Amino acid sequence: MTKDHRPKARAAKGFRDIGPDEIRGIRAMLAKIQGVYESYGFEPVEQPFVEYTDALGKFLPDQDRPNAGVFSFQDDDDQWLSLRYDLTAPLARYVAENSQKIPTPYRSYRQGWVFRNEKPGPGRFRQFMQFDADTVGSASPAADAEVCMMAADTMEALGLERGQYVMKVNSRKTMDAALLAAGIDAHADPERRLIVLRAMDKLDRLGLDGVRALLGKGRKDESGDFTKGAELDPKAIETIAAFLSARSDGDNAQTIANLENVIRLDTANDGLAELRAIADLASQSGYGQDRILIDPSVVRGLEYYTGAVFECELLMETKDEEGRTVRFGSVGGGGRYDDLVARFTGQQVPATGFSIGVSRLYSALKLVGKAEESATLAPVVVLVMDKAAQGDYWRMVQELRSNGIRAEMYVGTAGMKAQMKYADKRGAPLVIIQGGDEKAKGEVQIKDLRLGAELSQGIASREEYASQRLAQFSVPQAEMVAAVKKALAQS
RNA sequence: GCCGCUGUAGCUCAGUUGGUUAGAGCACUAGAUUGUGGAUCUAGGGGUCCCCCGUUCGAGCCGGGGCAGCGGUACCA
Repeated sequence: MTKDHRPKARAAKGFRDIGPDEIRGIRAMLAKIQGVYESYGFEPVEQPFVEYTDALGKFLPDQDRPNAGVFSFQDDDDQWLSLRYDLTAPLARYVAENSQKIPTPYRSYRQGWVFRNEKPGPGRFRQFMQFDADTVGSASPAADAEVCMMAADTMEALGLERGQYVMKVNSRKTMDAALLAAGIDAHADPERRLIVLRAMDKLDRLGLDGVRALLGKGRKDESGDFTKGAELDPKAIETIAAFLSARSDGDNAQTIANLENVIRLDTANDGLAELRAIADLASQSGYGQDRILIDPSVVRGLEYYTGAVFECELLMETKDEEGRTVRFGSVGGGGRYDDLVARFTGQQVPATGFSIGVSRLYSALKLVGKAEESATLAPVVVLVMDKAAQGDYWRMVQELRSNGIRAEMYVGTAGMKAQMKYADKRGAPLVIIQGGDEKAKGEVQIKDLRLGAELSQGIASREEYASQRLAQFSVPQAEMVAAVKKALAQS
């Protein structure tokens, strides 16, 4: 291949490779989450990455932009297929397709990669992993409460402490009631509803005044970009602001009373009653407001939620690139989606669920030192000094392995010096050396690379460096395993 | 989509008012060592200066257009 045509070696934009430390850490984390979900009686299910496009939602690709948001493509039969963008829509399809076999309420969990065809940002990728748990077939607030309690338990199983996380709960129904109190009919004016919900969603980032601007005329951000507002009148804006400010941190019942005061409509009681039921179930089960908190500012992604919505927020503080103190923020969310299954069957099947953003949660655990990283020690490397004697080296690694020691024989073709470099780069704690001399004496040399690196710090001259064989010693071959174990235990 | 910043070696970057053969550090390879990584020294390999057009005797540098990357913002089922 000529130089001109060499492809550039790079991962596709928004995609990334994951190395051994993170893989091991994430595996350990996933196992703990799974342990909690299993203990609650949830059942695993695994689904394909690809679904028929129409099964995923209203995203039939249009001719101009067939890939807006989702990755879509056509197969040999001209069927439109898409990569799943979350785990909820495929679950709804699964339940609709298997409704005869599945017991209801059906409680399931699954973990997997999802794909979004949108611009990646810092910490945001086009492929990422979610870990979901859902209860399908129960309209009871008990199902919502259970999901919230399970999420709270999961955070603690992962090592987070009380006060480092909180499960926030709100309801789409109370939000719509607040909109009605502000003079917006959610059904009659869905577009304005979306604008208002989007504005409410930005409370965290912009503060109450920023949200007020977005509810009114609009807002210009630092980059000079102008976001058009919802054009509400001042009274309506204050109604929404009062709704957002209704949270009482110490007392969910007080929050709900405040909301009732803002909404002041008899018809709003559905949402409030559900919130009250969730709050009561949580507190009766021993989950205080420090774990499950009614918070009217939770909005969540907009489309399919129909009732309760949840967000799991981490409260630990961290520094961003500019040194400002920020809270870690959301690591998961969910809510009630009573209409998703009905898209397939025509029959309403109430459902609720919660989704964890795996990578984000993992970063958070790393931040507070609760991630299990590098728990696996690199292997002991047996050098190949004499290619004719490979059988000897092979038996040595087998002996080490059968004694529970991670070990490998060098399988390249390079000389000893390069093999040492390999072992070093590999992070090997020890190398085993047996050349002709040692073999004649029935011995092996064991070299401790980490100790050697430490000792070499003080060496300044070439003579001193070359004259020493730092941190290595000989033992009879029969004692190799015992000596290796001892050396590994020391470091 | 919109706004801003940046494109020079594998990586991080320097490069004067436009002037010969484009540099450094790190990384890599080899030697100093019969069989030794990590300290030190020496040598070496590695370049479409993002692309195209223009200005000029002459462009990494100036002008125009494009592309890519990063950051912010919007959207995010």
